[in-house]
Amino acid sequence: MSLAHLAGLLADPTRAAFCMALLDGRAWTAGELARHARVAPSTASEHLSRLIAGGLLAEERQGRHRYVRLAGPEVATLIEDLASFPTPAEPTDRPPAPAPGSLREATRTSAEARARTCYDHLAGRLGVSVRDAVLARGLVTDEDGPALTDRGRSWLAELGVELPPRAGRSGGRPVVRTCLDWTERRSHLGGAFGAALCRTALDRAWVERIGSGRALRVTPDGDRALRELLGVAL
Amino acid sequence: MSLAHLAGLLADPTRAAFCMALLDGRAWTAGELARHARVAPSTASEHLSRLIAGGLLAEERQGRHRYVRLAGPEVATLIEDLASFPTPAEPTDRPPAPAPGSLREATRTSAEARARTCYDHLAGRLGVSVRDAVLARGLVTDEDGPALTDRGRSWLAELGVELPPRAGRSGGRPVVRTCLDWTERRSHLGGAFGAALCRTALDRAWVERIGSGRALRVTPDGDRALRELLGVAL
DNA sequence: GGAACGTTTCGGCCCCCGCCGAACCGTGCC
DNA sequence: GGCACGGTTCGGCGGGGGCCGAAACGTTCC
Repeated sequence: MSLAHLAGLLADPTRAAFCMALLDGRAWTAGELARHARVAPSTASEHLSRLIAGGLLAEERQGRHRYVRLAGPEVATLIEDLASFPTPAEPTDRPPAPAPGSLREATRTSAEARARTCYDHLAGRLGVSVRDAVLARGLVTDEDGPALTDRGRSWLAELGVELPPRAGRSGGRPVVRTCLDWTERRSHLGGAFGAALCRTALDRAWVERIGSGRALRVTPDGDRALRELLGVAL
Repeated sequence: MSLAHLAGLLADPTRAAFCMALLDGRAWTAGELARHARVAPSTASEHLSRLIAGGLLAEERQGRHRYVRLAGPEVATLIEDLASFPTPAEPTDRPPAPAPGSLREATRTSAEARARTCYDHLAGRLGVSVRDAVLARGLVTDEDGPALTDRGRSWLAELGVELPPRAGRSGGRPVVRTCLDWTERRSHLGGAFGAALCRTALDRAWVERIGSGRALRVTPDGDRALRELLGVAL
């Protein structure tokens, strides 16, 4: 009953494009999404209303703007799971159509391949490098599904980073989650731990947003921090 | 691109009903599914072809029958995740419409509420009781997501049950997974461990299928085994 | 061989839904 | 106040897709 309804919300190419865009974890305005998906503002407005009514998106009105974002991490993982489902034709999904002849598009996607956010954690080559590093250093294990080790916990504490109180508790957000990376076709880290790392990196200006998309640039400070804390050299 | 396509497969009420029915983990014939969803055989046939082409279902032809089943555990968890997504209107999904005036339907659903399979593991009151028991006995912890303890591993070994070799390894099936139970609105156990328990229970005739659905009956042997091994009394 | 049955293919119907443009509303800026 | 702009509502259009029945195909059983 409800399965079909929920899937129906994601079954439209335009609404799906909205959700994929919102996977960067930030709030977009209705107009931005409309231009992104190349539909009229009126069309976008209707789609947004349906996605909000369905509980997938949350809205926040500010003046004459309507900001929307994914309703929560569960929605993000749901969409990631669906988007990373292997299609029989091609083994894994590829980034949005290269739009022949668009240089701007090409540089954007190459920047995103280097480093970007995936909802609220790090992805791209940066993301998988970080995952390799925390695994190699024993901060996270990947025995029966990924888990934060005691060593990882003290590492976080030294860093002065705290996980949200309900993380890992039943009903709360998982501490560590692996998330398939579209560009790298390998895993990077999500969950409360991945989100905390990403938030810290942004707070301490180790990485910064490039423009308004999900692409990131690693700052000189960040380069140093990554090298010292995790032995990551990009 | 692929998100919309995949979601589109599940967005149709009839196809969704097929998938929900197939969550019992067994193979159904095209005709059975058609009757179950109350559509013409021709309609069902077309739907099945699309679901198979999309990689959600696997088929097996035998004589004049076409058996279909879910393509794998990933598909089952995907559908479970979608189906258990809380709708804003009603907090959680309820079992299929009670079909007013159908006694047969009513007894079937009450039997399913007692004990049933959920893809390839145990659900219903039996399922959540088993989960409570293995948690209470320390066979499984639920700290950072559910995990099998060493004690749980030796318990399995004593029982003579083995997990598939790739279980828990990266890329393999998770050892333990919690799965929201529709009737109980609490969690029961899935993953390789949950599947192994269910398979063992069926192999050793602790439970048996009632008719052709997902409902189970606990046998006297099963009652004894559950009591001795887990302290579960129903 | 013939009948019954499960399944598939095809044609046609109809409804749903995504799209747009035009008009309208509210906010913010000058 | 007047204008620009983001967003919304509404009417209308068009296409896609789900549904069925009829007919055909293949298997099984007698």
